[in-house]
Amino acid sequence: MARPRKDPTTEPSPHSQTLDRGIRLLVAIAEAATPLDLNQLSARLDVHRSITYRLVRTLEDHSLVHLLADGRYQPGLGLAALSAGVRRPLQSAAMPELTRLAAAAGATAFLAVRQADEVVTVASVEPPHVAAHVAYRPGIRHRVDRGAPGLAILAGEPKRAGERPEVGRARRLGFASSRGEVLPGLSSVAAPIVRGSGDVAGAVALVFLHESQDIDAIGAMVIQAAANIAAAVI
Amino acid sequence: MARPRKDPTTEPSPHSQTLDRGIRLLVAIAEAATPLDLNQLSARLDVHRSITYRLVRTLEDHSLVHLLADGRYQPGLGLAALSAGVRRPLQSAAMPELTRLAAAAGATAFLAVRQADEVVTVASVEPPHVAAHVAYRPGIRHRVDRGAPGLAILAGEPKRAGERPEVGRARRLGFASSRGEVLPGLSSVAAPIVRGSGDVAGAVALVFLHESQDIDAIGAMVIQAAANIAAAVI
DNA sequence: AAAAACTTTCTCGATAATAGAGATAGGGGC
DNA sequence: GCCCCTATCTCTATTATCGAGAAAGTTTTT
Repeated sequence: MARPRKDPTTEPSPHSQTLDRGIRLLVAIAEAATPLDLNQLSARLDVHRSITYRLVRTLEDHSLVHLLADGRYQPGLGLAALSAGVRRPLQSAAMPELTRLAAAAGATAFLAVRQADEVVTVASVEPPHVAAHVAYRPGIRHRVDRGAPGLAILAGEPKRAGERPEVGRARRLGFASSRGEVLPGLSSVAAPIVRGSGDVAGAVALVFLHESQDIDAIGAMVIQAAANIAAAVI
Repeated sequence: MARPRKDPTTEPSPHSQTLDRGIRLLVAIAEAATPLDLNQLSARLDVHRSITYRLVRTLEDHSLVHLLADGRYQPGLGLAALSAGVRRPLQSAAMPELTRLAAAAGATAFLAVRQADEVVTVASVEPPHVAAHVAYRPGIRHRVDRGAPGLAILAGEPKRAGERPEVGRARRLGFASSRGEVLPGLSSVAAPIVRGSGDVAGAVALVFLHESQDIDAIGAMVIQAAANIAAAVI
């Protein structure tokens, strides 16, 4: 084979083309609203059918994708094992509280953690018995200084220069709120999860449509949930 | 429509070496009890450090793994997004019930589904405030004719010749139980989740140490949880 | 303080793995 | 029957990958 081409314009990070394509294939299957067949997957990756075929078979060998009888592919059960290791103590502590919070508020509750300058949603629970609720799925990420969860996390940390005034306000109130900063039409309320050691493990939040919400009452609920989670984290 | 695969038993599946190694690397990082460094990962995969390096950097580009400051790798937050798509309706319906069941029984509750001739655990909830509980993590898989969850799933399906007598018993009682069939020293009790259409979506189960359990009472709890989940699944 | 031992990251030639086109086989619709 | 669609397989040229090793930097030992 050839030696890797040296191109200063491309990214400096060592890059495995085959693995990269395989991951993009896996992501495409995992995020698709409906199962996709080989042609659709090839088109999305912009690679030849033969390549897609070989890659998808390899994913299948590891149970990461599952082949339906009609030839379409859907996420496989092996994925459940992979994600079990992510932030396990925090997630275990949070899931019961998220469930309770979603039921009490009648809105989608989620757990977000910081990663560098971004905030990533790692778990969400949708409310039971509510006709229309907001689907807010894990994996959504946005800048830490946008949206209620990010503001809550910043508010849980020591004060620093240049922070938005909303952070100071969140620090006083104990919770942060935002309207349409991440997704248009959606509001959220969040409180930081602060460990005994003082560092911020993440934030618990609620999302709902703008109208008709008593922000203060919801804020109190979110603060309580965050306190319960913090107490349960080992 | 499609040409059938040659022979499901023999496994001449088209294989991408690079993707296979990358997946094994990801699994190794995800399943490790503690973060591993490059040398440890290379040893586990039995490949050269340079290869491991290139692969792990590619995984990192996709946020599937995260590089700690000390040079060790842990599961990345991107994994949360991947697994969100797995059996979402069922998982959403099951999580609140699993939480309730684990708390009520004081034991680890989990959700298992069938995949071909195997049963795979896709979600688990550990009981709160219990000193010693069984950690039963998603991803565990075993043959469908072994262990309570598998027996429960078989019992939810139409009777067939050659099935173990335990299946018929489970069908009469409404729940299955087993002792040490999957993991030595552990017992489990499970009930099938049967949809309105009659097909079996999976099984809900409890695991605990052998001693001192009122199987019938626990069976009733598991049956109730399974019914609630079935009612909540869309 | 110097040296040894250990990292992570990068370079580069040989080669085996992949890329990609095309062939083959099977199913469904007409 | 026929046509068109599909997944699966075969094959060769190409090239991305392999893997040894070196460079540069850190920590530990002496």
